[in-house]
Amino acid sequence: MDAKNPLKLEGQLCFPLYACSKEIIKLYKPYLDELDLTYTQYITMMVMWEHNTITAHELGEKLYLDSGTLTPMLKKLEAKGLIERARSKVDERNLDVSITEKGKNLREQALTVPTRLSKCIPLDESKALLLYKTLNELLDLLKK
Amino acid sequence: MDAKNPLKLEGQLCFPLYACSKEIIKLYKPYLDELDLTYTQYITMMVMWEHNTITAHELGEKLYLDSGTLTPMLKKLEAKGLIERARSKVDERNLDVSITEKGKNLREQALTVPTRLSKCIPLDESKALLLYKTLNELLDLLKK
DNA sequence: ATTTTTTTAATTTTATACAATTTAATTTTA
DNA sequence: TAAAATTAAATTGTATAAAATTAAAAAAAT
Repeated sequence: MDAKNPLKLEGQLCFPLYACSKEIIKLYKPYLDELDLTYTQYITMMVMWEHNTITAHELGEKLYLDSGTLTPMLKKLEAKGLIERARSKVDERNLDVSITEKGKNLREQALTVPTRLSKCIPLDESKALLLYKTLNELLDLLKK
Repeated sequence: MDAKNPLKLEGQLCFPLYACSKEIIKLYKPYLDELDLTYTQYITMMVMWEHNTITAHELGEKLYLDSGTLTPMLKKLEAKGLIERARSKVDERNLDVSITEKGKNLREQALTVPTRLSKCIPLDESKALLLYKTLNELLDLLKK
C-alpha cells in the first residue's frame, strides 16, 4: 500500500480497523454500563434476543469467538440471571444456551442503544452505510 | 440502521468492525510468529522503526493504548532486547523508549509481512483503498 | 460390536485491554 | 515560595481473546 515505507503504521489496513474497533467499543461503555453489560456480553445478548435458544458452538460462529472466551463469559451472563446453560439432551457434547425472562426484559432497555450510539459516530449516513457493507463483505470472504 | 430490528447483530456498524479486526489479526499470526512478535508488539515496533526514540505517552497516542497495556508489553519487548526503557532526563515523569540495534535489525525480516498479508485479504485494490481511507477518516474524527 | 476418528466444551496459559487508583514529578496558582 | 492542580507511568482488578490441551460424547470405519 505504501511503496516507500511498507512498515508505516498508517499505511496498513489492519491498524485503523483495530483502532476504530476499540475506540467505538469505548463509546458504547456509558450506554452498556446502564445495562450492566460489557460489549462482548452485549453482542451475545443481541444473538440471544434473536434466537432464544442456541448452542454455544453456533454462538461462537456468529460472534467469531471460541470456547476459551465463551465459557467464562456465558457463566457470567448466567450468574446475572440473563441466560441459562444446559447440556443438550439430543447431543450431550453441545451446550444449549437459552435466554431467561430477565434476559428478555433487558431488551426493552437495550433498544435505545443503537440509535444513541450512532449519534456518537461522526460519519455521514452514506459513508457509514458503505463502510458497513464493505466490512460485512470482507467478513464474509474471510470466513472462507 | 435497521428500523425493524435495531438490535440485530449484523445491523450495527461496530460488530463487523470488531470481527474483521480480530480475524485479520489472526491472519498475521503465522507471519508474526516468524518474528516472535504478537500483533500489539508488531505495531509497537512499527512505530519504533519510524522514530527510534519516543516517549511512552506519545506511543500510547499513536497506538490508542494506555499505560495499563503499554507498561507490561514494553517490558516484554525490552526483555527480548528489541527496545530500551529509561526515564527522560528532561522530565522524569516521562519514559523514553528507544530501539536497540537488535530491534533495528528485525526490520529487515518484517519488511515482507505487509505484502504477504495483503495477499490474504480477499478485497480488490480499489475497495481496500476506500475502506482504508474511510477508516482513517473515522479514526481521525473519533480523536476529537 | 469394537476401535478409531471427529466433534464440542472446558481448561490452561499467555497476552492484551481498559477503568480506576496510586505515586512521583512538574507546573500553575494563590 | 508554598500549596494546589496537573501530568505521566505504574499498579490493581476485571474482562476479554486466542492457542493448545484435555475429556467426554458421538459418529464413522473396519
